[in-house]
Amino acid sequence: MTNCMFSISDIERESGISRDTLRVWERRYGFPTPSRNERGERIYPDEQLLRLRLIKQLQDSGMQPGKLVKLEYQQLQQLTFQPDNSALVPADVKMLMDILTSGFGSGLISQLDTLLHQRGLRYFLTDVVAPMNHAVGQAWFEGRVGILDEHYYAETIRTVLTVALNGLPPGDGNPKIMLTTLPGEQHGIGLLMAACMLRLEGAGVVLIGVQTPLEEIVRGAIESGCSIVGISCSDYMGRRTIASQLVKLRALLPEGVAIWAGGSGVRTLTFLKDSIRLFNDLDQIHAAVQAVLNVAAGAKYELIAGT
Amino acid sequence: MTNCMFSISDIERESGISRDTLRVWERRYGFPTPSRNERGERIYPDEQLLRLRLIKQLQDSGMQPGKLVKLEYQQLQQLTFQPDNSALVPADVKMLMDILTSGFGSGLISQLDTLLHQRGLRYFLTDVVAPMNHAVGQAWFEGRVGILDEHYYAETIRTVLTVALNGLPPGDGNPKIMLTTLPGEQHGIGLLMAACMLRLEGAGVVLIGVQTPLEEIVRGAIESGCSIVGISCSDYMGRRTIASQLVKLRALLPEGVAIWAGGSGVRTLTFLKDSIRLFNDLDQIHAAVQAVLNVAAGAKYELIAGT
DNA sequence: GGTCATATTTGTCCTAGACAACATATAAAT
DNA sequence: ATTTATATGTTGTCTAGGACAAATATGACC
Repeated sequence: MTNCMFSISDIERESGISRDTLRVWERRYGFPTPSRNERGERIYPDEQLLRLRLIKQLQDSGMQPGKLVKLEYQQLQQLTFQPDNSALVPADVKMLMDILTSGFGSGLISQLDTLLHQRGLRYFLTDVVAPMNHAVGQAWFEGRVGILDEHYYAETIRTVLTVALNGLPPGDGNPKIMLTTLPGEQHGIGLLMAACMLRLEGAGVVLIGVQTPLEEIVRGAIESGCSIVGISCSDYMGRRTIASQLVKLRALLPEGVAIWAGGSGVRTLTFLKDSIRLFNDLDQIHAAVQAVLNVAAGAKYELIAGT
Repeated sequence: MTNCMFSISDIERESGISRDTLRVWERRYGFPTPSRNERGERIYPDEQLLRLRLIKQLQDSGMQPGKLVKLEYQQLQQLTFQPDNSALVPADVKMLMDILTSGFGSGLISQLDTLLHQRGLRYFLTDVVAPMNHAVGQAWFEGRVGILDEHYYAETIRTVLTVALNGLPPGDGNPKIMLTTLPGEQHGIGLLMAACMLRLEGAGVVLIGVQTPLEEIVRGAIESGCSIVGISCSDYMGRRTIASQLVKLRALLPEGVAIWAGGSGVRTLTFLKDSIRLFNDLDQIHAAVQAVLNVAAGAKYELIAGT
């Protein structure tokens, strides 16, 4: 029953590896090894899909595909086991993971709500959501939860954060920041987390959804008078794509508008540090906003003093 | 400034037309007509991107690409003007469109909130959100609003509906329905609308995000004990893809689990009527849920009577 | 008007080659 | 010994033009 075969389009969609790459891997490394249907088209068994997904993940964390494809499935799985930091995982995250793996609808949302009220939004974000995101990603990676569980978790978090964000008192709205993701990037949770943090700092947030074309980002930033554009990057997209798109965006955007980029996708980006502000951490948002406000205040002070 | 050139990947991502199709159109119909960079690769001016987006839309509403590509941009735009039903557009929708086109952050969310409380969720969905979705899509289509405005609208609606859904009292949870979209489908608003309608009927809703692989939908439906799987299809994906995926899903899913499919993407689907319940309208949800409950009650009655 | 057979249209898949961008190894020079 | 230049891999994306089945349109006939 589980032995369905997938076409190359299916594999592209499900693994995130392009057709061209799939064909060139087959040609060069001898993997994957799809059989052919009566029409001579590639058909892949599901076990190869699993292996490809694993390879994609490992590759995104910096390994060379040419070496990965030579390894067996089990060897690949071993690679995924990071230096074990389970000691560092908060008890709450463990509990949430237990709920998640035990099936749907069993009170995940109410547990999250409880934690939110116990800790307050600020520490809920940094101490619960952020580590939990990581734990869920890791668990999927190791095959302990399915894509479905990940989606269910994401949807639940989205609900909780949306409700929380909506209940927050608006600050004075400075600085004004537009939040979105690059074309191709589908993960919106990081955006919501950033929106919450920024609203907590009193900043003005214009939350746009995911996948905004670059020209539209530019137009929006100008029309809405935002002085900062915030971009959230997961590591779902390759570093390559992220970097080239950020560079393009920087070129299109007026100099007066800053770019702030965060998320796991910008972790290893170093070379565009001077033109773009990179965030490895939600906590850095506080300092960054304060810095902007101070500069603005300083400028105003100078203006007054100079008059 | 706006005269940037796009690579074939950019065009694929931004227009939703695959590389292969772009190349084959060029070969067959002589459009698009990209120039080449020093490396011999296609580069497209932005005006061709706009035309391609338009063609994609018209094509999805049933026209032949081979005829569309021969037309000029202005002729294409004329085609988009549907039989004018602006008389049917409620005043509220007109007002919301005005707000949307007048820039960001100017009270769209508060207006929506007001309307929600005036009408109640039920009629807010059918009389405001549904027509507004259509109006926004149409306006984008005709070039009156940008993608950014559409995203901003979508994000705002998502917020309003999420908050509303979360505030709804849980019913008895029958029938239990899992909601998601097919792989490739990114629009989640229809899902939220359906979730609201179903919760209003007292049904149990397991809201999964977008783009769930078929095997995972099956696993989830079984594990969570859902008797119905609800799929929301926008017309962003081609009819082709939608139909083939739905057929695949029907084959994978146990017979006891029904498939309900709704959204503008299933409007013209007819041939799978007997195996899948198709919805053209939010209002049909009420009747469908009642029918399921009656059958269940009838079965129970028969069981009792038979004993 | 409806039903069937034939013709056209259309998207996706194929092969196999090329090349730039990046990473890494090796040699030369300070 | 450390930096700098050069060579060698490695990798993803792009190219061309051909093939074919599934979807759709056209026309003949009842």
